[in-house]
Amino acid sequence: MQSPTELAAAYRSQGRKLTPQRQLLFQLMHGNDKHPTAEALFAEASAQMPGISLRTVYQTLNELAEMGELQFIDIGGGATRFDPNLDDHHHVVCVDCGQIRDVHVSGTAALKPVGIEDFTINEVGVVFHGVCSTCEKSRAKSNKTAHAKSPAQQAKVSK
Amino acid sequence: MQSPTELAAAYRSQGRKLTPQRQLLFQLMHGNDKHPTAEALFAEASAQMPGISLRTVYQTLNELAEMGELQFIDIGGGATRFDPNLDDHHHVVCVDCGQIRDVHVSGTAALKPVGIEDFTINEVGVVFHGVCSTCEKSRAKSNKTAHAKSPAQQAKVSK
DNA sequence: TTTCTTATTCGCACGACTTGCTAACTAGAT
DNA sequence: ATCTAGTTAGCAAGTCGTGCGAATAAGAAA
Repeated sequence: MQSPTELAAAYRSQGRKLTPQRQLLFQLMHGNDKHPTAEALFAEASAQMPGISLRTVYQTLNELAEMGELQFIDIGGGATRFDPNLDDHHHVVCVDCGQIRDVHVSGTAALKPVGIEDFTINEVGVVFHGVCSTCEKSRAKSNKTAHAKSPAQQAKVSK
Repeated sequence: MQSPTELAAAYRSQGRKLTPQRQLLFQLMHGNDKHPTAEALFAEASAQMPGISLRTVYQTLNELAEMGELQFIDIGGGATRFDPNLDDHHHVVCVDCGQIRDVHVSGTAALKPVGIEDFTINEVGVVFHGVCSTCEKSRAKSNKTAHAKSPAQQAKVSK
């Protein structure tokens, strides 16, 4: 995603208006590598701009996606997450806490799909599923059997 | 996923009961490579067993997933899809019609994630996004500009 | 600066998907 | 045949996201 200043110009050049709400969201998303949900972003935005609407957050995120400034990430777990990182990259998901981390992957060019000659492939996504070091530690402490996950931590396996 | 007969045994050995609803769903899922949604499966099931509940379909799918007999697939687009294929495989999605196809991929072992030394990786998922031959044809016929997609065909890009 | 046009915001209703709850029911053991 | 625990059906409710329309404000024009 471009910087807030660049986005401001891009917006105006498209006949879109530059509102305080949008400017705030530009700031909050720029360089954000947390892959927030709309709700999470709304919470952050509300802290700085009480009264901002969740509806506006969704709307702005959709605009930015349309403009190619960010991506949707759907890896299960309910809400769509947003990623302003436009580099060629992929994701790792902690199946315990649900955090998503950007990761650069080498070797994707060597991937060979078999049996889909009738498809024109445009894009390849790789998702690693694992456990982050923090969760690994808490696993060691607690009982070694599968421990209960809070609903917020639930992550459906996507492949 | 195991055969309906094997599942019957597995269920009983776990103290679960073998109901007609479950048996029907076992049949419908076994060898099913359509990656159906719960609703789609419910529709099929209803044809053979009028009165079966959508709730029961969800419940049985969740059980099978718990037992490791099938996987959830979340690639955006709203509903979760189910995959009884336990082989090591991946998926291709047509961004036009939304169909999902199983695909075997060679070269996944050579994938090298960079910068996630603190993760213990258990699993890697690869998703190819492209256009199937059928949709490619209809694209050629119709106007070459982006054509409208029906809501059912919408597919969010996941990466 | 004031006026005007049009994009935008907000908030509620609604839709899609999924799960919680529970009374009635039934598979399978005794 | 009886009993009991696991199941089912179905509706309510929860979550996530969008449609809609009235009120509002950005930015252009006078």
